[in-house]
Amino acid sequence: MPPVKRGKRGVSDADDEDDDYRKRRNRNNEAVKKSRFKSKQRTQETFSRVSKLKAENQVLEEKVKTLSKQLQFLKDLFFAQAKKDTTELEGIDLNKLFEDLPDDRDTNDK
Amino acid sequence: MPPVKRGKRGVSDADDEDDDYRKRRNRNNEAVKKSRFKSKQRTQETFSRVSKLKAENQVLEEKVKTLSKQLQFLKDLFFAQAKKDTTELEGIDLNKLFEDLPDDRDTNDK
DNA sequence: TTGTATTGCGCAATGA
DNA sequence: TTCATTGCGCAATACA
Repeated sequence: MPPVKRGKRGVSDADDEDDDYRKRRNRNNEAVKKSRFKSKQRTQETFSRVSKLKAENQVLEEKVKTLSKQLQFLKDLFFAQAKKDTTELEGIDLNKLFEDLPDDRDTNDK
Repeated sequence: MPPVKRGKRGVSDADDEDDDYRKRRNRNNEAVKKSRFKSKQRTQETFSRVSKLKAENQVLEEKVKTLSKQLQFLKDLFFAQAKKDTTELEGIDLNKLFEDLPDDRDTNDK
Protein backbone atom coordinates (compact mmCIF):
# COMPACT_ATOMS: atom_id res chain seq x y z
CA MET A 1 0.00 0.00 0.00
CA PRO A 2 1.40 3.41 -0.96
CA PRO A 3 2.54 5.44 2.03
CA VAL A 4 0.84 8.82 1.79
CA LYS A 5 -0.24 8.75 -1.83
CA ARG A 6 1.73 11.79 -2.73
CA GLY A 7 1.41 13.70 -5.95
CA LYS A 8 -0.73 11.48 -8.13
CA ARG A 9 -1.05 14.55 -10.37
CA GLY A 10 -4.70 15.26 -11.09
CA VAL A 11 -5.82 14.20 -7.66
CA SER A 12 -4.08 16.88 -5.67
CA ASP A 13 -3.69 20.29 -7.21
CA ALA A 14 -0.17 20.58 -5.86
CA ASP A 15 2.57 19.70 -8.31
CA ASP A 16 5.02 21.40 -5.98
CA GLU A 17 6.17 18.65 -3.62
CA ASP A 18 5.68 16.25 -6.45
CA ASP A 19 8.54 17.83 -8.30
CA ASP A 20 11.04 16.96 -5.60
CA TYR A 21 9.57 13.52 -5.22
CA ARG A 22 9.86 12.72 -8.92
CA LYS A 23 13.41 13.90 -8.96
CA ARG A 24 14.28 11.43 -6.23
CA ARG A 25 12.31 8.64 -7.81
CA ASN A 26 14.07 9.11 -11.10
CA ARG A 27 17.45 9.00 -9.49
CA ASN A 28 16.56 5.84 -7.66
CA ASN A 29 15.24 4.26 -10.81
CA GLU A 30 18.55 4.93 -12.46
CA ALA A 31 20.39 3.46 -9.50
CA VAL A 32 18.21 0.38 -9.71
CA LYS A 33 18.92 -0.09 -13.36
CA LYS A 34 22.61 0.33 -12.78
CA SER A 35 22.65 -2.09 -9.89
CA ARG A 36 20.77 -4.74 -11.79
CA PHE A 37 23.04 -4.38 -14.75
CA LYS A 38 26.05 -4.95 -12.57
CA SER A 39 24.37 -7.96 -11.06
CA LYS A 40 23.79 -9.47 -14.46
CA GLN A 41 27.36 -8.84 -15.41
CA ARG A 42 28.58 -10.69 -12.36
CA THR A 43 26.34 -13.63 -13.09
CA GLN A 44 27.61 -13.73 -16.63
CA GLU A 45 31.20 -13.70 -15.47
CA THR A 46 30.51 -16.53 -13.12
CA PHE A 47 29.24 -18.59 -16.01
CA SER A 48 32.34 -17.80 -17.98
CA ARG A 49 34.47 -18.87 -15.10
CA VAL A 50 32.76 -22.20 -15.00
CA SER A 51 33.46 -22.75 -18.68
CA LYS A 52 37.06 -21.74 -18.32
CA LEU A 53 37.64 -23.94 -15.31
CA LYS A 54 36.01 -26.89 -17.00
CA ALA A 55 38.33 -26.52 -19.94
CA GLU A 56 41.40 -26.25 -17.75
CA ASN A 57 40.25 -29.29 -15.92
CA GLN A 58 40.04 -31.31 -19.09
CA VAL A 59 43.55 -30.38 -20.02
CA LEU A 60 44.88 -31.29 -16.62
CA GLU A 61 42.97 -34.54 -16.60
CA GLU A 62 44.53 -35.43 -19.90
CA LYS A 63 47.95 -34.50 -18.70
CA VAL A 64 47.64 -36.68 -15.64
CA LYS A 65 46.57 -39.56 -17.79
CA THR A 66 49.52 -39.17 -20.11
CA LEU A 67 52.04 -38.76 -17.35
CA SER A 68 50.69 -41.77 -15.53
CA LYS A 69 51.06 -43.89 -18.59
CA GLN A 70 54.59 -42.75 -19.19
CA LEU A 71 55.51 -43.31 -15.61
CA GLN A 72 54.02 -46.76 -15.61
CA PHE A 73 55.85 -47.55 -18.75
CA LEU A 74 59.18 -46.65 -17.25
CA LYS A 75 58.45 -48.56 -14.10
CA ASP A 76 57.56 -51.65 -16.06
CA LEU A 77 60.73 -51.25 -17.96
CA PHE A 78 62.67 -51.08 -14.75
CA PHE A 79 61.04 -54.11 -13.28
CA ALA A 80 61.51 -56.04 -16.46
CA GLN A 81 65.15 -55.20 -16.38
CA ALA A 82 65.46 -56.18 -12.76
CA LYS A 83 63.78 -59.47 -13.32
CA LYS A 84 65.74 -60.40 -16.37
CA ASP A 85 68.83 -59.54 -14.45
CA THR A 86 70.33 -57.23 -17.00
CA THR A 87 71.52 -58.90 -20.21
CA GLU A 88 68.32 -58.33 -22.23
CA LEU A 89 68.41 -54.54 -22.05
CA GLU A 90 72.04 -54.31 -22.99
CA GLY A 91 71.50 -53.77 -26.67
CA ILE A 92 68.63 -51.27 -26.42
CA ASP A 93 69.29 -47.70 -27.38
CA LEU A 94 67.64 -45.73 -24.59
CA ASN A 95 67.81 -42.45 -26.43
CA LYS A 96 65.88 -43.95 -29.28
CA LEU A 97 63.36 -45.36 -26.85
CA PHE A 98 62.79 -42.05 -25.14
CA GLU A 99 61.92 -40.28 -28.32
CA ASP A 100 58.36 -41.51 -27.93
CA LEU A 101 58.07 -39.90 -24.53
CA PRO A 102 57.84 -36.14 -24.47
CA ASP A 103 60.17 -34.78 -21.87
CA ASP A 104 57.96 -33.18 -19.25
CA ARG A 105 60.35 -30.33 -18.82
CA ASP A 106 59.08 -29.32 -22.26
CA THR A 107 55.54 -30.53 -21.91
CA ASN A 108 54.88 -28.98 -18.59
CA ASP A 109 55.40 -25.28 -19.01
CA LYS A 110 52.11 -23.53 -19.91
CA MET B 1 1.32 3.93 -18.35
CA PRO B 2 -1.35 1.42 -17.37
CA PRO B 3 -3.31 0.07 -20.31
CA VAL B 4 -6.99 0.51 -19.48
CA LYS B 5 -6.76 1.23 -15.81
CA ARG B 6 -9.07 -1.51 -14.74
CA GLY B 7 -10.58 -1.92 -11.32
CA LYS B 8 -8.74 0.61 -9.23
CA ARG B 9 -11.45 0.09 -6.61
CA GLY B 10 -12.90 3.39 -5.56
CA VAL B 11 -12.78 4.82 -9.01
CA SER B 12 -15.24 2.51 -10.70
CA ASP B 13 -18.14 1.20 -8.70
CA ALA B 14 -17.76 -2.24 -10.19
CA ASP B 15 -15.88 -4.72 -8.07
CA ASP B 16 -17.19 -7.45 -10.34
CA GLU B 17 -14.55 -7.62 -13.07
CA ASP B 18 -12.03 -6.75 -10.43
CA ASP B 19 -12.54 -10.09 -8.75
CA ASP B 20 -11.40 -11.98 -11.78
CA TYR B 21 -8.57 -9.57 -12.34
CA ARG B 22 -7.22 -9.98 -8.81
CA LYS B 23 -7.36 -13.71 -9.13
CA ARG B 24 -5.21 -13.55 -12.19
CA ARG B 25 -2.82 -11.04 -10.68
CA ASN B 26 -2.33 -13.16 -7.61
CA ARG B 27 -1.54 -16.19 -9.66
CA ASN B 28 0.97 -14.27 -11.69
CA ASN B 29 2.57 -12.85 -8.59
CA GLU B 30 3.06 -16.37 -7.33
CA ALA B 31 4.53 -17.43 -10.64
CA VAL B 32 6.90 -14.49 -10.50
CA LYS B 33 8.06 -15.37 -7.04
CA LYS B 34 8.59 -18.96 -8.04
CA SER B 35 10.47 -18.02 -11.15
CA ARG B 36 12.76 -15.62 -9.30
CA PHE B 37 13.44 -18.18 -6.64
CA LYS B 38 14.52 -20.68 -9.23
CA SER B 39 16.70 -18.08 -10.82
CA LYS B 40 18.47 -17.39 -7.55
CA GLN B 41 18.96 -21.07 -7.00
CA ARG B 42 20.63 -21.43 -10.34
CA THR B 43 22.93 -18.53 -9.64
CA GLN B 44 23.85 -20.04 -6.32
CA GLU B 45 24.61 -23.37 -7.92
CA THR B 46 26.82 -21.71 -10.44
CA PHE B 47 28.84 -20.20 -7.64
CA SER B 48 29.17 -23.59 -6.01
CA ARG B 49 30.32 -25.06 -9.24
CA VAL B 50 33.10 -22.54 -9.46
CA SER B 51 34.29 -23.45 -5.99
CA LYS B 52 34.16 -27.13 -6.71
CA LEU B 53 36.01 -26.81 -9.98
CA LYS B 54 38.67 -24.64 -8.42
CA ALA B 55 39.28 -27.29 -5.78
CA GLU B 56 39.45 -30.08 -8.33
CA ASN B 57 41.84 -28.01 -10.30
CA GLN B 58 44.17 -27.63 -7.38
CA VAL B 59 44.25 -31.35 -6.84
CA LEU B 60 44.98 -32.04 -10.48
CA GLU B 61 47.65 -29.40 -10.59
CA GLU B 62 49.34 -31.04 -7.65
CA LYS B 63 49.06 -34.44 -9.22
CA VAL B 64 50.66 -33.27 -12.42
CA LYS B 65 53.48 -31.77 -10.48
CA THR B 66 54.11 -34.94 -8.56
CA LEU B 67 53.91 -37.19 -11.58
CA SER B 68 56.24 -34.97 -13.53
CA LYS B 69 58.81 -35.13 -10.82
CA GLN B 70 58.59 -38.89 -10.58
CA LEU B 71 58.83 -39.26 -14.31
CA GLN B 72 61.81 -36.99 -14.50
CA PHE B 73 63.46 -38.91 -11.75
CA LEU B 74 63.11 -42.18 -13.61
CA LYS B 75 64.33 -40.68 -16.83
CA ASP B 76 67.39 -39.29 -15.16
CA LEU B 77 67.98 -42.67 -13.69
CA PHE B 78 67.78 -44.21 -17.10
CA PHE B 79 70.12 -41.77 -18.68
CA ALA B 80 72.57 -42.12 -15.88
CA GLN B 81 72.55 -45.82 -16.35
CA ALA B 82 73.00 -45.51 -20.07
CA LYS B 83 75.88 -43.15 -19.69
CA LYS B 84 77.65 -45.18 -17.09
CA ASP B 85 77.18 -48.13 -19.35
CA THR B 86 75.64 -50.44 -16.82
CA THR B 87 77.96 -51.62 -14.07
CA GLU B 88 77.07 -48.92 -11.53
CA LEU B 89 73.40 -49.83 -11.26
CA GLU B 90 74.07 -53.50 -10.86
CA GLY B 91 74.01 -53.55 -7.12
CA ILE B 92 70.95 -51.36 -6.60
CA ASP B 93 67.78 -52.94 -5.31
CA LEU B 94 65.12 -51.48 -7.62
CA ASN B 95 62.24 -52.66 -5.48
CA LYS B 96 63.67 -50.78 -2.55
CA LEU B 97 64.12 -47.73 -4.72
CA PHE B 98 60.56 -47.77 -5.94
CA GLU B 99 59.10 -47.71 -2.51
CA ASP B 100 59.40 -43.97 -2.50
CA LEU B 101 57.31 -43.65 -5.62
CA PRO B 102 53.63 -44.33 -5.26
CA ASP B 103 52.49 -46.59 -8.01
CA ASP B 104 50.12 -44.52 -10.14
CA ARG B 105 47.85 -47.46 -10.63
CA ASP B 106 47.00 -46.91 -6.98
CA THR B 107 47.36 -43.15 -6.86
CA ASN B 108 45.30 -42.48 -9.90
CA ASP B 109 41.91 -43.93 -9.24
CA LYS B 110 39.63 -41.21 -7.84
C1' DT C 1 20.68 14.06 7.27
C1' DT C 2 21.57 13.12 2.56
C1' DG C 3 22.76 10.34 -1.58
C1' DT C 4 23.52 5.97 -3.81
C1' DA C 5 23.12 0.74 -3.79
C1' DT C 6 20.45 -3.39 -2.97
C1' DT C 7 16.54 -6.01 -2.61
C1' DG C 8 11.64 -7.72 -2.35
C1' DC C 9 7.57 -7.06 -4.65
C1' DG C 10 3.75 -6.13 -7.85
C1' DC C 11 2.29 -4.92 -12.70
C1' DA C 12 2.06 -5.70 -17.50
C1' DA C 13 3.99 -7.38 -21.72
C1' DT C 14 5.53 -11.29 -23.86
C1' DG C 15 7.02 -16.08 -24.39
C1' DA C 16 5.88 -20.86 -24.65
C1' DT D 1 -6.04 -20.22 -21.39
C1' DT D 2 -2.38 -21.04 -18.09
C1' DC D 3 2.10 -20.64 -16.31
C1' DA D 4 6.99 -18.75 -16.94
C1' DT D 5 10.09 -15.05 -17.76
C1' DT D 6 11.52 -10.33 -17.90
C1' DG D 7 11.78 -5.06 -18.00
C1' DC D 8 10.38 -1.61 -15.08
C1' DG D 9 9.00 1.34 -11.23
C1' DC D 10 8.05 1.81 -6.09
C1' DA D 11 9.36 1.63 -1.39
C1' DA D 12 12.11 -0.16 2.32
C1' DT D 13 16.46 -0.36 3.92
C1' DA D 14 21.32 -1.21 3.76
C1' DC D 15 25.55 1.51 3.08
C1' DA D 16 28.39 5.52 3.09
